Amino acid sequence: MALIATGATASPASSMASELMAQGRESAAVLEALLHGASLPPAHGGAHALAAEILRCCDRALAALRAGGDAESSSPGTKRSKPATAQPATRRRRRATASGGGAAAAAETARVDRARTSEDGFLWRKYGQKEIKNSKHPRLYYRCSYKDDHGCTATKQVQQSEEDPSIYVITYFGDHTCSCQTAAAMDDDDDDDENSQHFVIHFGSATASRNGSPPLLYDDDDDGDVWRETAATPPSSRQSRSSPEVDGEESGVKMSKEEPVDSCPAPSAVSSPADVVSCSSPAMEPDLLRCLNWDDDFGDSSFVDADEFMNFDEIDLFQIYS
DNA sequence: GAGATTTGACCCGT
DNA sequence: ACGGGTCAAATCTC
Repeated sequence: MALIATGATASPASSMASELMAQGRESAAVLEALLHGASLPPAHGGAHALAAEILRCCDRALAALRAGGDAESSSPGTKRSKPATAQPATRRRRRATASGGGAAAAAETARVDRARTSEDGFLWRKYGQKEIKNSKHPRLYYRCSYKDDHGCTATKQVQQSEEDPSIYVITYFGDHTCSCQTAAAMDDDDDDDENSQHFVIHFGSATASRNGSPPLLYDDDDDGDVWRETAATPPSSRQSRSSPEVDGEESGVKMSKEEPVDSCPAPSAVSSPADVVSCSSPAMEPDLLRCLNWDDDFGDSSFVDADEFMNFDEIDLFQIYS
């Protein structure tokens, strides 16, 4: 389907994606009926489940298309030319953990999130960036800022979505064994914990800013989406020294954006085993669509338009899957 | 000077 | 051989 313009046509992946999207559409139809049924309980239990299923289907479809995606393409980014002098032998030590306990090996426990921000309330330190073949955007590598202090093995990879650059595909590896969640995130948790107990990411009030911590509202973009407009500072001047990066090196810059906190709230907390992101405030709903960029992701799909495909107006559920 | 990011190099798996 | 993940020297900002 036209969901993703990757050029994958009639491949097994696209076939699978089609099936998934068909399934998702069925669920959406049920959901729509439910929403128009007037007597939806406040809890939206059924709607939540349906929406989650729809999102899951779509996400898997996306993943399938990506996995089987086109092989043509974009040239790898050009790198700095190799220095004339060879690096000393001391430079390298074996990548002992990379394959064994590292992100790659932990693939089966990876949790994938698609969001408009890579913010999650944890403290991350960027340790690498890599141009990925067939991908327009580099992949950013982060590990827990407390890796050294607490041996926390949590890592994450952030990459801009091909389909919608304003969406970030965030893959988490490992679990946080530290308590490095930011105070702001903690506050957010407290705010409506009752609404999101099992949620990985929860959109609470992103304005929480204790101890001078910036509000958790930024994205990880390197390529200039709307948030980047405020990035007046050079790349390296972004974060304050005393506080480790709050998820994403651009954070210190992005937060200056005047975007209303509620409009596209940042995920403020990520815990390990969950799959759903929730927005509890109905006022956020329209903006959730923007967060998801549903229109952008699926706007040119076979569905006439996003509204016809799915109406999220009454839904206060956001997405993510693992 | 400390601590963070940048980025080419290195290494491993396929 | 290639792609991707990580390392670590260089660099930057405060």
